[in-house]
Amino acid sequence: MHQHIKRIAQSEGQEATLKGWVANIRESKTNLFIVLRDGTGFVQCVVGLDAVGEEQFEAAKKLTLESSLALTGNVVKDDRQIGGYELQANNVHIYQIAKEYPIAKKTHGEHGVRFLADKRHLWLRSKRQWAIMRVRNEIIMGIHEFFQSRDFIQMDAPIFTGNACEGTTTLFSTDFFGEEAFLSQSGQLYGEAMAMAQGLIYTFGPTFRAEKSDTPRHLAEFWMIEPEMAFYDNEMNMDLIEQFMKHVINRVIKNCTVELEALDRDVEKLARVNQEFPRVPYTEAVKILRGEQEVNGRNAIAVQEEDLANAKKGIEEKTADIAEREVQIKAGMKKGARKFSEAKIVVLRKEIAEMEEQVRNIPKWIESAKSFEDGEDFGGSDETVLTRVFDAPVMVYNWPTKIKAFYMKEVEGDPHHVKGVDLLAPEGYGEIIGGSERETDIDVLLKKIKEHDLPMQEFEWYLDLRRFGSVPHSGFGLGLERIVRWCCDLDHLRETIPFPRRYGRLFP
RNA sequence: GCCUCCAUAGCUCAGCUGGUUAGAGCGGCGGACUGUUAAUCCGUAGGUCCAAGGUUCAAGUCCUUGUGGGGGCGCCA
Repeated sequence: MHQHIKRIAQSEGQEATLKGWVANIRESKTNLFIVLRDGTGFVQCVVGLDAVGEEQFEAAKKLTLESSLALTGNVVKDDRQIGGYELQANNVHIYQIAKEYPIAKKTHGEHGVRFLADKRHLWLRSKRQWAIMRVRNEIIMGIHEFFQSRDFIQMDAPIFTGNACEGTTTLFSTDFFGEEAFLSQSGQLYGEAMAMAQGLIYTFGPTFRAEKSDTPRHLAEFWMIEPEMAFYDNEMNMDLIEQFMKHVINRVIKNCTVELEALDRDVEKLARVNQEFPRVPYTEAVKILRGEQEVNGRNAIAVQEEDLANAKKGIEEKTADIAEREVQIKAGMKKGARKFSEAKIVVLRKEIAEMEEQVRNIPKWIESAKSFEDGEDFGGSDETVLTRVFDAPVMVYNWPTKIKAFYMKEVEGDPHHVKGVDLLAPEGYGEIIGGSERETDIDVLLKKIKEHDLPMQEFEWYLDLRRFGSVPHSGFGLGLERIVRWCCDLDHLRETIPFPRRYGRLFP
């Protein structure tokens, strides 16, 4: 039985066999240094000429990046190494010498995005992607742990649905034994039925949206978790959302230290989930967004103007830095210093490009925020502008009736607002949860279904839930990938799922 | 659908106001080096500068169109 790198400490001072792939390799006359990865972690292995003999040493010199092999040797503690251990090999078994590996060790830039997406099956091996997938797994475990420990039952909602309740433009159509069927875009209505049977339930399954949305926040296929709770009002719903987020994020912070470090994630910012989540009514959020109301002395518009000024200043400073370095390089430098300076210039140029994007975009965001009209839905940039004045995730509740779904319960005495709630993540990540207290009055539901121009007969079964023991109930839906993106501090959802399916991307 | 930035070696990128044989790092190959951590050093191969047209004595560089991509919106329980 071979040892997993993650558990290598158990073999300290003993002989162990590791099996994996070459993540990096360096060579000197009498030693080969192989950074081995096996999926559970990374460790440096030393293959010495004297230890393995000339034949194996010569064979090992042929190893290329991503070649597969088994190494046997002594596990030695060495604080200089990643993970604190090193394997000193006395036997090398090579499974395969890999062909020239297409993905560079260096990070890829803007033009590499397409290249890496095409090579997703290999890209998954890189340390960054490895870390993201492990955080994703931890989040999934945290979600199940949270609900299961609170007596929730996991239910599987159907993927094929016969009714096009939300209009066919956003649904993928497929053939179901000769009948037109659609791929599910939500399991909520089925979840409500199950909640009337089991009390507390949650769904965890794939969801499909046929929107042609080419943004960092949208996928055509993603995983959604939808709890539904009988006898919960929207206050209890918000309490649950807050406890839930705290539980999941704290579990990631606790169990994914290596992964978060590999991602260069600022864990302190993530740990702000332990603060109380501000709860802001929609009408107040509108005032904050427009800059008419401050939060803790922070003005949303002013924050954006500061960002803009900082970006402009940063571009000037970095441009001057580059110019100075170029003069020095031309004047002549030692080789090591020159290489360092050249590498630094590449980084500076990339940072300038990002800041130039900001300078182009922020004025548009400010304009959108200032001219926001009460009653509209927040756009992507509005969410960013709004959340920047808060440290913790924010819950915005009591939304305009006309922009929300038919099943949300009206606020008592205020038919223009419904008891919906959106959780907006900090650091500009925007909406990750949408939920509500559900309408219980069958007459109100009938009226709303007509107003939304939905096919009444398709909702007959759903209306039965209000005919037979209707109770107050609430629930919410969260996009798994959006939480992964936030936890890992990623620019785009395309990195949050092993094989993303989105507008313009079906392969590999 | 709209706005904006971009396309140079297998990969990441330089290439200034147009000017002679288009450069670097990584990766590949060959060699050097007693322990490296993006190792280092020496050598070497590797290019239809996205495509088509235009301006010019001269185009990787300027203009037009197209194609592809990045970013921001829109669409989006």
